[in-house]
Amino acid sequence: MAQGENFGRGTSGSGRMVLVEFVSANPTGPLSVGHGRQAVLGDAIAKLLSAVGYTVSREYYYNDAGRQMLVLGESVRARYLELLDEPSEFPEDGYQGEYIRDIARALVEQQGESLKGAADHLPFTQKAEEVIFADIKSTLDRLGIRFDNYYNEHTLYEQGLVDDVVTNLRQQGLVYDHEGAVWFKTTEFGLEQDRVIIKSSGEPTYRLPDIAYHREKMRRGYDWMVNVLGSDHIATVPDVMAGIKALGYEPEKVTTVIHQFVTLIREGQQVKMSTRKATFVTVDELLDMVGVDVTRFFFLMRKADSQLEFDLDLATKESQENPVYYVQYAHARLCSIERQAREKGLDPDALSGVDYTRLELEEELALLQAMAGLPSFLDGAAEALEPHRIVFYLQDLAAKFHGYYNRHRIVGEDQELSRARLALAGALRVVFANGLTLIGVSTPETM
RNA sequence: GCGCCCGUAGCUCAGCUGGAUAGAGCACCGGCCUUCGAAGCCGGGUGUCGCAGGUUCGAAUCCUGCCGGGCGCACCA
Repeated sequence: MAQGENFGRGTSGSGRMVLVEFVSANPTGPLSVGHGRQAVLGDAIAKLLSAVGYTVSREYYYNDAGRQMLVLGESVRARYLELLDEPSEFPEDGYQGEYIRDIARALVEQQGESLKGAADHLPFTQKAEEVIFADIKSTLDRLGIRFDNYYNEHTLYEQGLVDDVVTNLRQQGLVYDHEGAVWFKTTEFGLEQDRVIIKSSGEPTYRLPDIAYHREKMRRGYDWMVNVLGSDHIATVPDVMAGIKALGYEPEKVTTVIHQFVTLIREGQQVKMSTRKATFVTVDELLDMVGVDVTRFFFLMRKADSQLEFDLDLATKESQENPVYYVQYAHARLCSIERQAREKGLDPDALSGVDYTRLELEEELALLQAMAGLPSFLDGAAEALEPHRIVFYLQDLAAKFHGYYNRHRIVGEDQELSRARLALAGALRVVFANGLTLIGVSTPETM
């Protein structure tokens, strides 16, 4: 207990440098529920690694050029022209969300009709990126997530690092030209087929800058790199790892955490999510409905490998029943006990002379044992990159405590016993506070 | 067709680097507020751990095959 907020913090990381890359959504639209899961998962992993002694950096990698952004810009342009009653052609695979209209409206207000004859999509794309990135960052902010670095793919091109990768690979004979495109011999690394890294149009595919980016991570000297990705990006991993290996670095230093999709249930129906369609639910909407604590807790209640079913009706309507309150209530209850003790003249923080041998009940020993196991428990969770274990640990500890509380008085007639139990309660309060903080959930003193 | 993930109680899921009678929440039924917070506690489960083989003293856990669901298999990211 004397360790206070430091209790439970392991040392297995021993100061090693680890980079956690997550979210990495390109600014084409607001964060959807799927991104939300990744954001919360990545952030919890970062917090967990930090808690066991790693020096952690969080990074958001994005690309604000390329085809996606072109389509985005053209989508805005079409809406802009619509607002001006000009003839327009909405891209076939354009972004249909209402936010595109909002951006177009803003452009009309700020620029009037001056962009009517714009030569290209750039002014539209730029405005869209500005607005959308601000939105994404505000959503992340609401979730309590901060990044240490936003890495723009542009940087790689500006510094010639992309070309350099091609040159390097070509010198090693790992690259060849075929049908106007440049191919990387991924089959040399045991993969099924070779992959195009530069299209016949001269543009690189995502693989090339991705490889260059990972080489930069390697060069920056991290001991460990964790990438959090959605299951739809799973196919990119082997190619990038092959690239890293080809360039002389150790792919073993990279661990990829793949999380499965979030299935949304609304009014008993499954909601299919698509960034381009207007049907997806945003993280902002989720936060409006259930709040940060419930959102974070819910996203961490399942291991990354499992698909996560998020029943919006249940989450909104029955939020009182949500397990997050069960754990928070344990914390609030412990705070309340300490308040009561102070009113009766007992100082919960005065630990000297406490006779711990008075804690002899089976339940008390079980609580002590559970708390004592926290450091090694966290080491295990960190090593496995599985923050959901913390959620289960807290629920379990809360159940133990609530049961104990209902059967036995903490502050009672016997002063010695009361002091010993208060010390136990204080330790529990600290463990709940630290655990909840670790998953980014608040620690209310009253509810 | 190939690769990865999942398949455990009515529902949503833990447990899976092998170990004793397989757990939680929700839902359902019945109890508990004159003493530290009832957002709580106590009691109530006949589960083919998807199926079939295999390894082992021992398998929900490891291996193989099959079935069912998800995600991939681009000169999109």
